[in-house]
Order: sequence, then C-alpha cells, then structure tokens
Amino acid sequence: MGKPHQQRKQEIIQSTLALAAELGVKKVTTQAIADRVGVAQATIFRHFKTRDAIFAEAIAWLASQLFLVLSDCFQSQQDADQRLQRLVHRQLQFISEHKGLPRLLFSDRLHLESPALKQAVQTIMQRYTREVAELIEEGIDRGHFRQDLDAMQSAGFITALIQGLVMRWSIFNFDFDLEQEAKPLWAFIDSALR
Amino acid sequence: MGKPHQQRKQEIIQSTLALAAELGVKKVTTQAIADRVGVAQATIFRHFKTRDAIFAEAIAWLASQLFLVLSDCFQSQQDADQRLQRLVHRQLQFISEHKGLPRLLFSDRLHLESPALKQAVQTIMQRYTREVAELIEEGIDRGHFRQDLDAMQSAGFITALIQGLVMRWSIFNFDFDLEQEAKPLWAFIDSALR
DNA sequence: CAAAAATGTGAGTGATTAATCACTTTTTAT
DNA sequence: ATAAAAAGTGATTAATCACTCACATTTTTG
Repeated sequence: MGKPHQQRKQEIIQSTLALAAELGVKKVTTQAIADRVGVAQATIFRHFKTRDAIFAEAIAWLASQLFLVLSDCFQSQQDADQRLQRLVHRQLQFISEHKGLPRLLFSDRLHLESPALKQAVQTIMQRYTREVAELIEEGIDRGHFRQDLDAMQSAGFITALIQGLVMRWSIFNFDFDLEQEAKPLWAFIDSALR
Repeated sequence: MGKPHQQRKQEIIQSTLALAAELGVKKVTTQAIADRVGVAQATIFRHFKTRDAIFAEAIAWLASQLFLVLSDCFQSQQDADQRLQRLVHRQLQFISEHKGLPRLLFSDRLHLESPALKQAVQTIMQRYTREVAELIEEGIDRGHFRQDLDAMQSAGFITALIQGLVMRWSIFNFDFDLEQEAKPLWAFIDSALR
C-alpha cells in the first residue's frame, strides 16, 4: 500500500481541495483528508509537516493550474480586448471547476491564522493583476481601450469585480451558474474600458 | 456590577466586532469577549444562548447602521448619479470604520458552519442590491445612465466590485486607504453606466 | 422591605483535533 | 539478498473551547 511520496502528496492535495469545496476549510480536518485518501490520520504527517503546509501546496497547485489555463490570454497573438474577454471567461470557468479556490480564499485560516498562506495569496494576486494590467496597457496603446485609463487601476477593479462575483456565488451556495455571468460581466467591463 | 441586559448585550456585541476586526473571527472566543467586556466567560451565556447568536446580532447591528448611513442615498432629493456616487463613498467609509464587517463576511463560520448567519447575510445583500438597482433604474429613466442597462445586473456588479475591493483590502492587511479608492472606483463605475 | 428576577462567577465537562511516537510493513537501492 | 529508507498505523497527548451548573450577589418589583 505504501505509494511513492509525490503520488501520495498529490492525492492528499486533491482530497483537500475536494473536501474544501464540499464542506469548507474548517471541516477539512486531517482525519477527513485521511479518510478520503484511504490512509490513517497519522500518515498525513508523513507527507506534510503541518496542516497548513497542505493548504499552502494546494494553493500553489491551484495558482499554477490557473496561470496555465490563462497563459495564452497573456500572449499577444490577438487583439487585447478579445484576449481580455477570453480571460474573464476562462477565469470564471476555472473557478467553477475548482470551488476549493474560493473556499480557501474566504477562509479565516488564510486571512489571519497563517501569514505564510496570506503572503502566498498576495503574491499570486499581484502577479495576476500585473499581467492583466499589461494586457490593458497593450489595449490602450493599440486603441482598443480609452486613452485616459490607468491600466494598473483598471486591472485592480477587474480582479475585484471577479472576486466579488465569486464571493456572492459562494455566499449563495454556488447556486447560480458562474460561467453564465461571463457575458454580462464582460459587457460591463468592456463599457467601462471603452 | 450587574448591568442591565440590553447594555451588557451591546457591550458584548461591540467587543465582538472590535475583536473580529483586530484578530479575525476565529480568535473571537467567548473567553476573549469576556476578557474585553470585563466579565467572566460564563457570563457571556447569560446574555446570548450561543456564540453564533452573538455573531448574528453583530451582523444585524452592522446592517442597521449601514442602511442608516446610506438612507439618504436611497431617497430621491437629488440626481441618481450623484446619489450613487455618494453611496459608493459612504459605503467605503463605513467599512473603513467597521473592519469587523469584512472579517465576518469572509469567515468560514459564516460561510459554512452556520446556515442561519449565512441566510442573514444573503438577505442583507439582496436588500442592498435591490435598493441600488432602484437607484440605477431611476438614473436610467431620468437619462443619467445608458438606456440599455439592466439595472439589477448592474447593481450586482457594483456590489461585487465593492466587495472584491474590500476583500483585497482585507487580504492586504488593511494597509491601503480604502476611502481613497472611492474616487477612481466611481470613475470606473460611472464610465460603465454612462 | 422582602420576594423574585436578573446578573455574575469558579469550577467543571465533553467534544474536537493537530501533532507525536513507538513500532510494523513496504519499497528502494546497492 | 539485505540493509536502509520510506510509508503506514494505533494509541496517545496536549491544547482549545463552547457550554453547563450550583451557588453568590445585585437589581428590580410589588
């Protein structure tokens, strides 16, 4: 039964994310993770030093997947406005498929218990906003967006808009289709930028 | 030392909010509240049946205060766009002065442990969005905003925008001035609606 | 003033849970 | 094959925390 380290680690991370999505971060106990993976609770600590270390790696995994999905939106083989529209859609799609992400983002653990986790999220958010800002900058230069825009500020508002939307989705028990919001959301963003 | 019930209840609620702002919801234990109020931990339960009941009343108090502060924005003695601008500013100001609000909003306790709390927040958010939608509706009718806007949808995006901004503020340790964001935020909203 | 009601408290209880540890089994490397 | 390393486990620990209870004090009320 003793699987190789990396494989078991991935199982633990994926189980953690699945449980976070289903039950919320608070209920993701090391026991619950162990049960889902099919090992004893103590075994979890063979693979991660602490519980927070699991969350940290889960967040890192989500970030890497997200940037992978968005990567072609950040490369200019198309007009900036088209790519930004695609980015909005892909982002909502990704979150729809990974409900664990908003759960982690909205958890107290992240917000106050673990400065390290918070730091990780800060870095990811900054990188994300910076990349969106570059995209907008390009759109301004090419005349797709208004000339008087502050790219960094606009990028900040766009990420805020998406996060706020996701938060409402989370508060309302994921009971509306997030992806369906992509179209009107883009209409709103587009008219703010043009 | 035995103070009247309502007075003690208010002390407990205010202490809870202060602690939530400073330390985050997780660390607002009944012991911490009791220490701050200056009574024994057991005394807390003379005034509230459960810990969640404290949070519930704290949220209700915040909501009543918020709607009080925003009340004149919802009454039409002025152009809708001016009132909406004022609403955005007042809202950010209010949250700046009540950091406990985002802490409660982002806590997993609210999100998953207590359906009753979540329900309360849902109701408040719906009322808020509805009132903003009415404001926008009026602005559309009077020609201050675009004719093709969906008022309810726009109101949803505006609240999402504010909430997302507040979330970033929370994740970044309240380390930028939220009120200062009011001006550029309004510029963004205004250009999206006009 | 006296009874009743409200407020307050110290000392618990029980439940939860991350982390440890001594020991066993399995896998990997030489 | 065999030694070393890795993976796994049951039992336990230590800490935390909401909540209870019997009893004391204060406040309110008739």
